[in-house]
Amino acid sequence: MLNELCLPVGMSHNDVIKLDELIKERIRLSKGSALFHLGDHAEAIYAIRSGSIKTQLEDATGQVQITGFLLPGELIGMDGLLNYEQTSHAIALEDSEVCVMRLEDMDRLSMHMPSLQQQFRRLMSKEINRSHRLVMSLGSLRSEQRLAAFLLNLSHRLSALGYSSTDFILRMSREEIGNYLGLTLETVSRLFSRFAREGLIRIQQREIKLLDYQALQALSGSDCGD
Amino acid sequence: MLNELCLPVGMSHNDVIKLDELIKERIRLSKGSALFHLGDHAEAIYAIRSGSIKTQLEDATGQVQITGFLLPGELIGMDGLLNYEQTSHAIALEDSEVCVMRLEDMDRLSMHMPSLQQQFRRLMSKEINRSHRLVMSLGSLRSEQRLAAFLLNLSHRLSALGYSSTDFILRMSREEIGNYLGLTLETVSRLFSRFAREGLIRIQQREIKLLDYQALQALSGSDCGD
DNA sequence: CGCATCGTTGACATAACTCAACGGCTGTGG
DNA sequence: CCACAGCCGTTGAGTTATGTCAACGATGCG
Repeated sequence: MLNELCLPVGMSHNDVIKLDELIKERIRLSKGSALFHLGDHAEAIYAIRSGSIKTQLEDATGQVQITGFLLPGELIGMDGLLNYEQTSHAIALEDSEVCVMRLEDMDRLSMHMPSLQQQFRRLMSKEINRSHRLVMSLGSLRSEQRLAAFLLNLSHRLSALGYSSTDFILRMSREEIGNYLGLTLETVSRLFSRFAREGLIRIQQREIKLLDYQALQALSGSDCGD
Repeated sequence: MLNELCLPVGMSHNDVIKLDELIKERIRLSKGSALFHLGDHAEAIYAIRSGSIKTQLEDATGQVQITGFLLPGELIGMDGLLNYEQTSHAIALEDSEVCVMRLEDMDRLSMHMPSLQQQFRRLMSKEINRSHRLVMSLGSLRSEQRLAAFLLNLSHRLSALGYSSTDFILRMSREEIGNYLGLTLETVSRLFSRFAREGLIRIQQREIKLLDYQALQALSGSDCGD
């Protein structure tokens, strides 16, 4: 059952071994299906083993806001721990697999392993930082800067997983990118076209190639996030 | 040294007693001074005892994004736990006092008290949710909705502290409100004027009175957050 | 192979920004 | 305690980035 792909990128091997003890179950998700919905009882957090998953809030009026596109090694469900009730939906962007880490197992294990809870505290802090950077992007950047930063951020994370940092597939639609970045799908589409015209990227449907990394960094404000 | 005002609102009395053991030190901050700066070593988190504090990110270009206005009972510094280095600035909006909770004390105590770490996990989850709601506000709402939601959120939190939910003082400038909401100070000023003209609020400088709570809720999309 | 979804592009509308001028607090130092 | 300076807030006029509506083309799923 143990598998390094379940583990948050950047963990020491020591911590990996501890976390592996937590993972007793995996869940397969087909494209478009939900790992959990808003309101579900939250009794575990999930590490993506393969695939990709979006998380989205939904308010009383049905308005949706995507808060993240998660890749292998990243964790989902930490926003549900406040009242052990999910506050967002988690939906697979492609066929995916996640590892389940039950809270009760975590609590039991961390009693004897202080480093586990410290590690988990760091991961929750990371999630807070991720969200804060998104706030900064939405609050302070113009559309072209947001999209450039988004592409660089994806590139960075895929690269850390051993994939190409310049050639990858966007697993989400223009509408989903727009929702995430606080833009309309038309604006996203136009920006992709413009970036391509200006030689920054090449794009064909969801296949993207970053041609001028530096120019994208300059555009985004050199803040590629993580 | 023990004081209930240091404690996150909504905690059980039992947990309060535990947390009180953590608080060995308090810090007084005069208006405009910083509790910590970006890059500072993070070895504690802080609970506001009195006053109010803003937290803000700052990117390489000096661009600032305010991510929160914190009130008594609320916690600061959870975003710095990733690498034990602050990722934001925390600046007092008025003369304030905070309680210091050292990480090493927390780790020591929580070893014998599983409920402490569970409690802390919940508080970090709450911070993630807070940030997610801000993302939703910035990504999905129009300016008038953002400001209405902001006022209702403040009202809600002040009310939980025992203050009036309809009459209060804005401790932050128009510019700070605008920065937080992804708007310019002029837009904020115009919206206040318009809300007043329409009978939703009365405002004189930083003194505000909410006259039509329901209309504000309808405007904001009934999402007053927390 | 056909239909539904997704993506592109254009024309137009508008919410929010920018720049500018001015008035009123507030707090400080003489 | 008063006068002044600097900041803060308001308001207006004009601009612009981004949204809206609409038509069409491309993909890929069933």
